[in-house]
Amino acid sequence: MARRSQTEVAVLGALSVAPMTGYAVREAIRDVLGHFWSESFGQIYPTLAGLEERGYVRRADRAAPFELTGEGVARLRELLAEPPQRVPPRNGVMLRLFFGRQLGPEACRALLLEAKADAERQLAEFAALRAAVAGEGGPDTPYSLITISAGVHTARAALAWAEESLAALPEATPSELEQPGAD
Amino acid sequence: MARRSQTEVAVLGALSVAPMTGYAVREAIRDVLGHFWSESFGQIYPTLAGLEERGYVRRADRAAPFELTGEGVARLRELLAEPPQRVPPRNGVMLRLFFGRQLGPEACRALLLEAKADAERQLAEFAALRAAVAGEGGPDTPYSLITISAGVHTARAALAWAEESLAALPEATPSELEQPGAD
DNA sequence: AATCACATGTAAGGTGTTACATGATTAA
DNA sequence: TTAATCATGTAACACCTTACATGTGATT
Repeated sequence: MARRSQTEVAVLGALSVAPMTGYAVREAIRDVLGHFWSESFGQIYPTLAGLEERGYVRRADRAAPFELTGEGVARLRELLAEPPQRVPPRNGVMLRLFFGRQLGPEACRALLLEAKADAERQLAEFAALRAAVAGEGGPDTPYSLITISAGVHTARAALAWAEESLAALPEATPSELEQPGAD
Repeated sequence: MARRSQTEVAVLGALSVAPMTGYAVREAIRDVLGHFWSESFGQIYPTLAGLEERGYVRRADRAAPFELTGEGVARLRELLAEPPQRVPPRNGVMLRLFFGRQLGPEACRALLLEAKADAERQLAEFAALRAAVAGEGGPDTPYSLITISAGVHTARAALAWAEESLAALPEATPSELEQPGAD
């Protein structure tokens, strides 16, 4: 039966900032929530239709932007108040490193270098994002900054981990280097 | 068409450590890989069946433990060498904090306290795990330690972030505190 | 004898991803 | 007028989760 979908939360949340088209909801989720949330775009219109049917969303006529109703705001608050669903972890990089003996030290090294580059890229993105958001200064700003800060902390941790692990890797490899594909 | 499943990697990887029953594979994934990987247990037996059919896995008779064939080892290495699939992020806590203005400062505070407690719990678990793994000293140990280290770094980052954000939260709340449910 | 853990599965049904289909509007 | 972007969807299908079904072996 699978976990309950949280697509509604993301869609209602996006519309709580401002009325917008489905297309704009999709872009907001990609560009604004993108660092910690993602949606299948194929789900957005069906979700909007369902929300409209239940009276949480209505369409204003011109250019048909979707708009939250009063019930929609209440519904959003209700959903936000539910305990967050923990998504089961599924980290492909860790899965590979864990079986690093099978994968080989060189490939592990490459994975760690890529993780490091990823973390650095993210840090730069978050710095730019933080500057942009802090400049706005709206009522949602403090909350945006909290999520950006989480990204910064996580990326810094990933960077430190990757560097530390790269330094630790060679110690384990001298014996294996001789027999890369050997059984 | 959805991303390619990596269930095979986890199952083949588990069997690469030692032949074992499907039941044991399931426990290994839960208890050993659990910090960074998870599987639907309903997938494990069908996956094993598929692997057996393609000759990557065979059954030894007694107590029917599943065992990797030579092709199975090769297949595992092949899969490990593929670029890791990034799972789209879906962080329910961040989603709630981002819309914290709708959720209210008190609930945000509760989320952060819970995140902090989670991080502390994880740090304790990782410390115990690290001690246990380091004691073994097998050929897979250095790779296990790398993944555990990632967990430690991440948990420490989460802890620091939660504490920092808890301290930052009150500054944003004095005006909202007067009108908790008001529209 | 009953209970619990081990062991191997199956079934139902929601969820999510990707790719495609279709039209309106704007820009070069 | 061709192309690109905006805009609203639909369809196919793989994936995943949960719950159930069934039997064995050991322990109390």
